[in-house]
Amino acid sequence: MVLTEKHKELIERIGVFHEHKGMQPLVGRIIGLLLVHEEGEVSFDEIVEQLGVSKSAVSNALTFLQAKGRCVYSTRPGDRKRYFALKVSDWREDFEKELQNIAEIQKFIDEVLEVRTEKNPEFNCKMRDFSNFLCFFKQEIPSLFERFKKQQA
Amino acid sequence: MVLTEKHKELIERIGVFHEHKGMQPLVGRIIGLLLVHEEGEVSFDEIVEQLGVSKSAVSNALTFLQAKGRCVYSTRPGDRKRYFALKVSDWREDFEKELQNIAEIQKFIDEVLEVRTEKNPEFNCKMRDFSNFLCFFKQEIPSLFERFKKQQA
DNA sequence: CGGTTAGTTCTGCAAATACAGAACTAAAAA
DNA sequence: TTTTTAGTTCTGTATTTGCAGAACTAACCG
Repeated sequence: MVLTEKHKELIERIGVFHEHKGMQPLVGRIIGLLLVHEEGEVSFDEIVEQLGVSKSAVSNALTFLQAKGRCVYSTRPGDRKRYFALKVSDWREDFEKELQNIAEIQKFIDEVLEVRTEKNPEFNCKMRDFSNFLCFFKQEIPSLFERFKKQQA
Repeated sequence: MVLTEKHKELIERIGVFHEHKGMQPLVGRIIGLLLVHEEGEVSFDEIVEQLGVSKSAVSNALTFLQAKGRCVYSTRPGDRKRYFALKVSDWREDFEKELQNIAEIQKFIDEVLEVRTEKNPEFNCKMRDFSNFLCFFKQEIPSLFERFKKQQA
């Protein structure tokens, strides 16, 4: 597949978006390429060529993406190459994990509340309020997906 | 205020939690200290002493936290020191921003769908599905806060 | 068997990060 | 006015990161 300027520019922006989420540059760009590539499956070699980076860098980035469960490869009979693709199928799971992750802060808030004195009750009160909300939020996550399902039907 | 081992250990863990979110180490530790410190307001000097770091590092970290709107300082009559505190009051706003932020990926999904051909309709279908969910999710955010309010009363 | 293909692992380095320490600034105190 | 206080900005540096390139491995090919 031949990438237009528009494709390349979009891949770059998807790259920096993922960089901001803490991933290393090339990892984000590979996600971009796998999203934009029309077949959805891209060989190791094509990643190297399209992104103009070294084999070692691609190898490490793909190992990372597979370890994180964001990427898989398939093979074809009579062809030794590996064709990499995003696991778009798992977007519900992934999104749920992200939501749970941002609610992780509750664990710390609760620990903080345990070690705090009552010297600043106003502060403590706001923290308890936040903790309660996070608890409520976590409970609401499953029903969020259910309501989406219903709305779709 | 004198910090116990438990305090220090909790500050460190809150620090690494924030490091994983992309912040620099000291910034995370300062958030930890401001959370754990019983007065909630901590002078520049005390941050330097409690965390055992240089004034310059603290100055830069506090400038960053203030720019991000996560921290403010107040002064006291006849006292030139600045007392720094977290803006715990804004947790609703902050949390909403975080939710909006993870939904930012929709923008890219939609751009990707625009440049994609119909060569892989299955892939496109899943992406559209995800985009629809993200749209639904964004709409649901305000009602989430409302339902929490009701439940509290 | 040696040669090719497909990818991994190792080694090294350029650039970025995160901080220390010194020099500096601005305001208050003496 | 000089000195002290409180914090900022500048300069240098140890550490980490992100990647290139070479060496390596494992399977298949001729």
